[in-house]
Amino acid sequence: MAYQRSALMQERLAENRQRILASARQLVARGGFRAASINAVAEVSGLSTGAIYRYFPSKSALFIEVLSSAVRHECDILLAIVDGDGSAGERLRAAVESFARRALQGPHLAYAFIAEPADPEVEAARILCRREFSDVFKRVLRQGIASGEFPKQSVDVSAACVVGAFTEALVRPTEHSARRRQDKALVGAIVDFCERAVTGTA
Amino acid sequence: MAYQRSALMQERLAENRQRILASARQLVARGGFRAASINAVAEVSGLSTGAIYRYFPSKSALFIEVLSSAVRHECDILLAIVDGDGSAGERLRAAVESFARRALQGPHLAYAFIAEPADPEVEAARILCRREFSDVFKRVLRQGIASGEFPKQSVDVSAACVVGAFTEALVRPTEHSARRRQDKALVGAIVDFCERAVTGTA
Amino acid sequence: MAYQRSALMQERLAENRQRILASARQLVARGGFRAASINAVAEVSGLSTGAIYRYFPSKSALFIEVLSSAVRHECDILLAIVDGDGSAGERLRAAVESFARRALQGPHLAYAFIAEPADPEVEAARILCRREFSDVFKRVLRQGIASGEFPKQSVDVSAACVVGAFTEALVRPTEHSARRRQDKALVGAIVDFCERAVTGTA
Amino acid sequence: MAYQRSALMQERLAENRQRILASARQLVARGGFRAASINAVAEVSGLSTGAIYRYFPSKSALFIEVLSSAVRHECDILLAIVDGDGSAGERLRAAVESFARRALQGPHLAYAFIAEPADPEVEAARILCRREFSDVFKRVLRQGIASGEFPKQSVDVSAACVVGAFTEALVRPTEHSARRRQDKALVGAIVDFCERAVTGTA
DNA sequence: CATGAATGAGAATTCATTCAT
DNA sequence: TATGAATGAATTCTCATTCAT
Repeated sequence: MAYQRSALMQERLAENRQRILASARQLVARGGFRAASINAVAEVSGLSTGAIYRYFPSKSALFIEVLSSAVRHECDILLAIVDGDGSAGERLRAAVESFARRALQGPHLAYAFIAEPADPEVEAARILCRREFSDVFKRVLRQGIASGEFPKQSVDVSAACVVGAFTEALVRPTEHSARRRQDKALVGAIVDFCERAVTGTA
Repeated sequence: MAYQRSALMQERLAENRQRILASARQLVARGGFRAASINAVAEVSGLSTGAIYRYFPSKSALFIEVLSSAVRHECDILLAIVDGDGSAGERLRAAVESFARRALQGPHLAYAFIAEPADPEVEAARILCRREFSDVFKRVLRQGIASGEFPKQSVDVSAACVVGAFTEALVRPTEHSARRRQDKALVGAIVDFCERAVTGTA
Repeated sequence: MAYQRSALMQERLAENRQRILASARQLVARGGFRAASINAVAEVSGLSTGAIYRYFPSKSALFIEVLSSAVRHECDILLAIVDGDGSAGERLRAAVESFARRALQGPHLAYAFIAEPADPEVEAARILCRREFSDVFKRVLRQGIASGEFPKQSVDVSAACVVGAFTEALVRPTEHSARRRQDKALVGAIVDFCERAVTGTA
Repeated sequence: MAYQRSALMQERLAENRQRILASARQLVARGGFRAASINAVAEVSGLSTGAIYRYFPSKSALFIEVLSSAVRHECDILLAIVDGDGSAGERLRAAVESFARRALQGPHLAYAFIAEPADPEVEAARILCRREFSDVFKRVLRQGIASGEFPKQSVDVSAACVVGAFTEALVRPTEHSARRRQDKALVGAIVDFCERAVTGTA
């Protein structure tokens, strides 16, 4: 009986933890870090402020995890594409397109990835996250250069540039109007840009 | 006499205004938006907190102007390059290089340009600023496409991508070590990336 | 069987109660009242926070008992000395010396005895504890005065003064350096002081 | 005109600072450190919470000043007595009596002097304060020993003991009943105790 | 009975903005 | 007009106590 209770409890604990993370992510996505106070996170997640501190030792720690888990999830998807089939150019295009499509659905989270944070601790985490992102692109860049498909270039710089390019192009004033058409064209243009930048061919 | 005093006054008012803007810019560049409280701005500019509110109706308004005036200054420099002599590709390279060199000397201001602001009002301004930046690059892109030097592409998207690419590549953990050599290589790699991206040639 | 289980139960209950008291005492001795939160007590005693409230109705009640049991233990030792053999002066010296030696080994508990408590309830208990302490010394004072060994004096006041004198002299910034020598001299000086104070002879 | 305004302002600032200190002292005296929250200090002193932080950088800093200013004031009075006329014994008696009389009028402040503080910073200050107190008594002890009026003894220890003795004797459950008579007797007994302790004569 | 997750009031501290002088 | 002291709401974090399991 004690065991079962424990199992149920653990499930609920894990659920609460996820709910807190989801609430924090949601708040950041909607209103930026400013809108994501501990009180707001508590309210959205249906817990008390004190409960948040049972799951995370500080506000910084919570948002570091929000950031890094979002990035990890994104990176996993991109890695599967980048390590998949096709030429280096095809895989690069697919990865950029995949990222861009998702970013357009939750546009404000892209902000958070490049936002100046309130706290030096979060700042450090943010830089690591950006690096993780560009690491994914370094893989395909290296492969493309090795196979002669891409011209010689600084892998580090090009990877950062690629990340910066589509990030910037995706950041827009939050217009909640219908924009499917434009979105498709936007994604296409971004993908083209990145391919040209990396391959050096139109 | 009343007229002269008024003239002197106006001069001093304009001077104060500039001093406030410069102080705010300096504080943001050194410590980010967090370090730029109204009190800090007042202290650095040698005025009182109350005086700040004579010149700017709110903190948001002040930082909106800090942002836009910094961007305007940068844009003026870039415009001179972009509207100067040489092929479209040469001018694009020169503009990117010029921006990158300056950014590497005061690296933290680059953060501010892409920083998540405290206030929705500033947020809106920030997006306009980014647009102003990319407007400069749109000019040279249009010219290059018109002359057949660049392949057909979305001018809007490519301009944003170029801005994002070098911005991201320039943002690094503030390493205060000697890095002249690396800086030169970094700028070169960025410029190459952007040229390839836009011209489609290695 | 029900009886036996009950007996075993009662034993375990008593054991838990003692463990809680010991844990609380330990925490106060090491880090003061600040460090002695209910959660910390629960952790050290190997019980849950809720369990603490099975044995003590409130935090105040727990620490009141910590205080009074520590004092009772100390008083028992002192009483054995005070009611032992020798002249009143010898017994007073022995009691003071005994207390001082023990206090120097666990110096922080002396703080707790004179510490300002978090709670008026504990405050009241603390005063009673001090009174209990001085009651021990009143015994030997009365005896010494009756036998003519000590001059006439207010037994109440002198007892309190004696307690205060050695308490104060024993409270020092926690220097963890070797100090055996100094300790011996310190104890000697304290004992001398108290003897002079009570006997009126050098 | 600017000068006069400044003068008035400075006066008011100094007044506020004193009011804050007085409010904090009052709150500690009445209800201990626990009752002296920043909000309470603000309310009693008729200022806002934020205003407190214009005068003191932190709660700790405020209470360190409360403590040390109270001690300094007390020490000044005692020093005047100790460095005055009369034999060493007479001056010691006078100093103890003077302290005791005042302490009996604001009995809880004596607690604060020996209270375990919330903050390590305040703790450090408290220890220094106690030392300052006993330093005053060291003076008269040294003089008395040098002149042969007092027997040889550890000046450090005896001074601490004297402070501890009267401090302890003065600490009582806060009985707000009339007690003038008892007070007089109490002070007398304390003074006698200390004299005997130091002189070794009844 | 035991557990320990949850509560929520309360603490210290910050800072954009106002307004008496 | 300039000053800068004062405001007070908001923020992060703590911890004694409760209660569903």
